[in-house]
Amino acid sequence: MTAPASPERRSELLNTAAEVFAAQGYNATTVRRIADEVGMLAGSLYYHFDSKESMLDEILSTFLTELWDGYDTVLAAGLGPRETIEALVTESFREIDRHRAAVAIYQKEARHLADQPRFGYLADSQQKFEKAWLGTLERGVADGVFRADLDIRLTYRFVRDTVWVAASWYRPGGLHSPEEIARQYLSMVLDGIAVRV
Amino acid sequence: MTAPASPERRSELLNTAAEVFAAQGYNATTVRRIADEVGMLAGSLYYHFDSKESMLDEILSTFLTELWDGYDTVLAAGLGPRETIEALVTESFREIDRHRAAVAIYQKEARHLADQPRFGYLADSQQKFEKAWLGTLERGVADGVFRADLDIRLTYRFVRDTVWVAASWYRPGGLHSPEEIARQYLSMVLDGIAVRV
Amino acid sequence: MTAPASPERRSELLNTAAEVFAAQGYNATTVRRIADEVGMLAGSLYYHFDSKESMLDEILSTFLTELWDGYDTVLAAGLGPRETIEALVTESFREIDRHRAAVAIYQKEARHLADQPRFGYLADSQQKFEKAWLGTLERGVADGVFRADLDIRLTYRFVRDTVWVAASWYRPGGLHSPEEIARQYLSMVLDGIAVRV
Amino acid sequence: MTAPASPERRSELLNTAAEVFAAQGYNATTVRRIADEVGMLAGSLYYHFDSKESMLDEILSTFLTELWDGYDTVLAAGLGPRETIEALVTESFREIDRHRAAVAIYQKEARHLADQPRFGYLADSQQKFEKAWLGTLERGVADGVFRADLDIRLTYRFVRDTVWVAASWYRPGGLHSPEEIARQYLSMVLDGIAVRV
DNA sequence: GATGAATGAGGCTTCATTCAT
DNA sequence: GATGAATGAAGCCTCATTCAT
Repeated sequence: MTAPASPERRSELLNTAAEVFAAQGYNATTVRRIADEVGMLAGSLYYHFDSKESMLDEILSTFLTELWDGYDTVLAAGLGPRETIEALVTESFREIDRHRAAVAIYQKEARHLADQPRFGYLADSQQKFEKAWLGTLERGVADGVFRADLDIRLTYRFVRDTVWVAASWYRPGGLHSPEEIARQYLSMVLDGIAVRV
Repeated sequence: MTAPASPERRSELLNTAAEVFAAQGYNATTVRRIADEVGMLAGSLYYHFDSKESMLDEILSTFLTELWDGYDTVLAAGLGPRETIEALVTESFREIDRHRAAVAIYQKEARHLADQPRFGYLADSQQKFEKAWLGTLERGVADGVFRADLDIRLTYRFVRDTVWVAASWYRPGGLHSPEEIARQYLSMVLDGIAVRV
Repeated sequence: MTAPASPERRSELLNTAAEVFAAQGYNATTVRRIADEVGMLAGSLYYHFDSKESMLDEILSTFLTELWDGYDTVLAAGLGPRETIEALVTESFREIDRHRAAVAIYQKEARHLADQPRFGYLADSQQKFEKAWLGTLERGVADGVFRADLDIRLTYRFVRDTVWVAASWYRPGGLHSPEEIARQYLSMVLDGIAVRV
Repeated sequence: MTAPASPERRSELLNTAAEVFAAQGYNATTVRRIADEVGMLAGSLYYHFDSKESMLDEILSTFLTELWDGYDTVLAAGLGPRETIEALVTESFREIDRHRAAVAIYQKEARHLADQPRFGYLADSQQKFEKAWLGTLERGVADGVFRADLDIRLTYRFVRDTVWVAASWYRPGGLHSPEEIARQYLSMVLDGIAVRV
């Protein structure tokens, strides 16, 4: 167990760690690299964290907690399927804006981490995630607002991936705000990129 | 120096290596793990390959060579923008079908590998790739077949990601053939998932 | 899991490790020190053993296995209490002769190791040990061959410790053979060091 | 340099330290563990002591000083050999009663500590110790009160070990007083555990 | 007297790689 | 073609110790 160091310092260190994990991959990142980046010695990190893995854990769980705060609010709002998708996509881009590094890490590492008991919550989250999106899409098909001629699981993956891969190129403070990017993505996903005839 | 081992054995070993790299990540994969999988000792792999890195290199370059064979044929065919996109997407899903592991590795590792001189061809390929797709999209906007109200670079990333992330869940021999998946993806990308009113 | 390296080499390495553990204490012994002693690099030990702890484990369990081989033979022989004690003491000094280092380690480390699940067999062995010795002593008191005016548990500890601490000064190949030492110890334990009046 | 802390606090801290050293071994004990036990942070101990080693030093030297106070009084009393042995044994059990932890530490660590200059007094003490006990035993053999048919050095080790290992199981405040334990031990050592025929 | 944060040395372990057989 | 044994560099982590506050 680690001492209850000042929360600001912890965040600072975690942000740096997340940035490096996202850039180089968790395994390829050395503890020393993180320490260099924050200007301390590798061993000193262990005053603040139990292990490299616990940093990763805290980065991912913090992100997921915030994500689900947002998602749950959306899902509880009683919107129609199309509006729900729109709200979820917008919320997702906001999370990418705020937790870009965490999202990137999540995408690279989630699959193999989920096997470890410590990261079991990743698998749980993935299930909840699928339920929320897939359910909304199914409701939309039933309501006649989404196309019924497409394989629904394929559609699910399409929409899901479409949004989250954006974390791999998104840079906060770029040309477009998260909301603007969400608007364009939604327009593409919902209406396609082809001109209507 | 690598001895003149039989090409079939090489392929076999590389396939195994690719599978493990894809599942666990390149850095997290030990040479011993690959050796276990093929039923030999770690040291014995060095009869066939110079290094772990050279296995990765061969996996990625083989894949890219084949990919560009297919792409170049498409690009040389003189098709219209929409037909070109359709052909590229279909070709891409065929490559995913044939080189699933390589594609997954590519997506996880390309970014940080591209910095190393040995993997400079990854950056080259990425540029060629962007030129081909972005050019086709621009031609399509000019021709009035693709929407002009969207940020073209955003569209490019959208289409690109939409196709390649599929490698993360695609399993050869599944329900849908690559061509069928391509058809559905194209339908979504081009026309959207919303019902037209 | 470690490769099934040649048993001779293993024994050689374990003997050296035991010697150093006995001399400096397990915790105070560095893996490098052991490696130096056998003329290899620290990391190379891991080709033969999983960990420093697994060396300790193998040293102790090998010793205990042999010890109980001998003890069980004695206990199954159906001797009277006094003869049983004599045989156990003699057997013990033979074990000290053969496994001096292991015995010394056992005495220094057993108490706190027994808490760890991996070394649970130490606690088991201690119980069997107590049962064998204490039982024999009790039988002897009942039979009237051992004094009844002494606290029996105190007697047990007296005899037990008296024998095993010898490992701390015993050097194989010294003046006295194990059997000769056993004879003298037995004479002291049974008849005392005072001249009879 | 150590500040002039209150002597009571020092003792308190040293007692705790001794207890932990005895239970886990000196090397395996972390300064932090001791600090936890006394309810402060690891760094804070350095207000009271120069180093971990100086705690050990103070524990052992305090114990040895007291031990020799008692021993010297006994040795100066001009008793006969048998009475001297009886008095030394009794005094030893009193020391075990008062300094159980220190005695346990002494037994586990003395051998390898004695090499370091700082702990040279351990070797000195051991020599004085041997001289006192061995001398008394030799006097007893010469006087005809101790058996002459035993190897005298073996007898010395036998008596010495027999007493001091008791520290490994002795718990102050147990069933028997130190004096009672001494009486029983003496009875066994002097007269043996066998019934006389 | 004590805390919080850090240092720096060193420990255990992993792993790509080599090479004699 | 493959094995067994080893190297050497590097990685994660621990811990005694220091010091400004």
